[in-house]
Amino acid sequence: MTTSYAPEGQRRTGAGGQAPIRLAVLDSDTGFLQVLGKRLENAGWQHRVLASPVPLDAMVSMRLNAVVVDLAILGPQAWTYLEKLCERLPHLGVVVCTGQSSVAQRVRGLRLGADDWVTKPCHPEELIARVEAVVRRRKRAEARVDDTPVSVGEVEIRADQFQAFVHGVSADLTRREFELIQLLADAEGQVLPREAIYQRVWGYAMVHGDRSVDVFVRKLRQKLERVSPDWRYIHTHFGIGYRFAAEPVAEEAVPAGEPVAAPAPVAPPAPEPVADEPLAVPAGRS
Amino acid sequence: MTTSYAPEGQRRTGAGGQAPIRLAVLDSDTGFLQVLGKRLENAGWQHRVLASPVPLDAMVSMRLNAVVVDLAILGPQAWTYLEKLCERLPHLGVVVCTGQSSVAQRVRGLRLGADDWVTKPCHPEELIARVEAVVRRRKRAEARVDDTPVSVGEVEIRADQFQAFVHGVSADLTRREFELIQLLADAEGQVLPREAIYQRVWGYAMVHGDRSVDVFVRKLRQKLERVSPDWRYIHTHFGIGYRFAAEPVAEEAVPAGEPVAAPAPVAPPAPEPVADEPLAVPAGRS
DNA sequence: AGGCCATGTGACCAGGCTGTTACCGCAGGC
DNA sequence: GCCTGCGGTAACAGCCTGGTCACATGGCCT
Repeated sequence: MTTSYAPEGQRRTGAGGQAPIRLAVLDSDTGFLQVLGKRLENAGWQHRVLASPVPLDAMVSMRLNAVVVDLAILGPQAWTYLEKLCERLPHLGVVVCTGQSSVAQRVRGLRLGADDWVTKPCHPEELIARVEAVVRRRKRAEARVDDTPVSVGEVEIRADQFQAFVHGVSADLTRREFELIQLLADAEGQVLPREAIYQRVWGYAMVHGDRSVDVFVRKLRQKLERVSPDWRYIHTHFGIGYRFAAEPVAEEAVPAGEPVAAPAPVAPPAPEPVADEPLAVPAGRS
Repeated sequence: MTTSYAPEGQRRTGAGGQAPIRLAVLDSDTGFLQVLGKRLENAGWQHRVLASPVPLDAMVSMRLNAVVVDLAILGPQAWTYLEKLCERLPHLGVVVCTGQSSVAQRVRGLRLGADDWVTKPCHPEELIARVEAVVRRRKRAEARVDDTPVSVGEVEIRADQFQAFVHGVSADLTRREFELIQLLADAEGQVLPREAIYQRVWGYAMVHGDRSVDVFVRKLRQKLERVSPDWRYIHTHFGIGYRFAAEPVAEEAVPAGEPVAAPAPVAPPAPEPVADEPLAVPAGRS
């Protein structure tokens, strides 16, 4: 039983990448599986091959987007299994991919809840396109709350609000500013070149000399500092671009500590307004 | 051009009564059409035959569930037309039913947004089953008609009445206005982009520059203010769209006699009745 | 040390976005 | 056929945002 699931890591939706499709293939035709598997790899889909019918409960726990099934491996229970599957997992895209069949059989399969029926032999690319079509349709209709808030330091980025918050207080970002922070926060810890930032936020290539990114970084820093004065989030990398990471404001007076990222968002000490000489205390200047 | 449309009655919500599928067939193969038409009659579907490509706007106004299209009659614009169609009417089920084709063509069609691709000659029953599968997919996700009244602030939205009320007083919303407030209230607290609102209330993609959403928001605001003057419900998010949330009017300059509650912004799910005379509808300007 | 270039910062203005009103076509009811 | 009310478009006004400019600051290289 081969598996190629990636950890359910930080995968959000929006400006960057679509979450990959999670697909299960119920089939035992090794040649077919091999060719198909290769294409699925290329497409970046997470897929799993199952050589025999799997209990429905197991299917549920796989959290699939779609399944490709050859009725042949289901044995005499094929129709029943198909029906239960569609009934139990209404969100699942079901594509039957099986050998020769009659019109009546195909109609029956579709009526039971299958979304598509492909006759073998078939071209893997077409099969993939059909699965894609099924999933696309399903997602479009769903289009629901797939917005999981992302938190970095004190800042919480809520895609459903198009806004960033600190302790529930809005940072009052404009649309562009939000797109920028979203991009940066999604790549937390990575240094993003200016050109890449521009490309993904503005949508087209940056012309040499354009300072828009810098200006918006400044606006963002300003607004973030207003709501979260004891942390620095956007760090400049000279000649390259910017990196997003929550780092407490610390002057060089704390030599024992860790210079970089404090993963545990420890509540910083009370913001002590600095008089004139920033030496010992984290400055909470404004 | 044969037509068998029934009046656009209020057939939605109907407990039990399944609305018939509205289908358009773009084809000119008379034999095929005849056989298919007969089966569609039997199935009780509303269908219309179009022998040549129809402007997209016309398609929009037909309020279809699905369309069966033979690429052959679209001429050289076939791919473009298909793409635009899928783009403009994302909820429309699109089944290509055409003659011999290559894998590459089928993949292209599916990638452009088609939901299924059937090769002629085909059995009409299978075609119908496939259209059904496509439409089923769409409706399943959409079929979330909960008639449970939703309350936000002073406003109660009753799906079974297609109306919103405040202290039992109707806001006198029109159908569109109701659909808008229902959508907004269902997503209470979330910021909904204009495009998404248009998509879900009007049923097709918004063209750039369309101000319908704005105008209807204004009409809604006006009617809501008439029946619930001390609350603001629809909040604009510049460059994005709107958010529905009950927030008390923060009056500060006119302390005549109504000390409005603290400016505490959020009053999320607390249907706190406001202290003033219900029943008496303030005379609004007309 | 000095110069050059990259970046930070504040101000500013045109264009775009939204609120608002008026108007028109159409469909349904009488 | 007339009338009313609804949906949708156009037009205008005002405000906000985005992006540029000019200048200040600071790092890197010779």
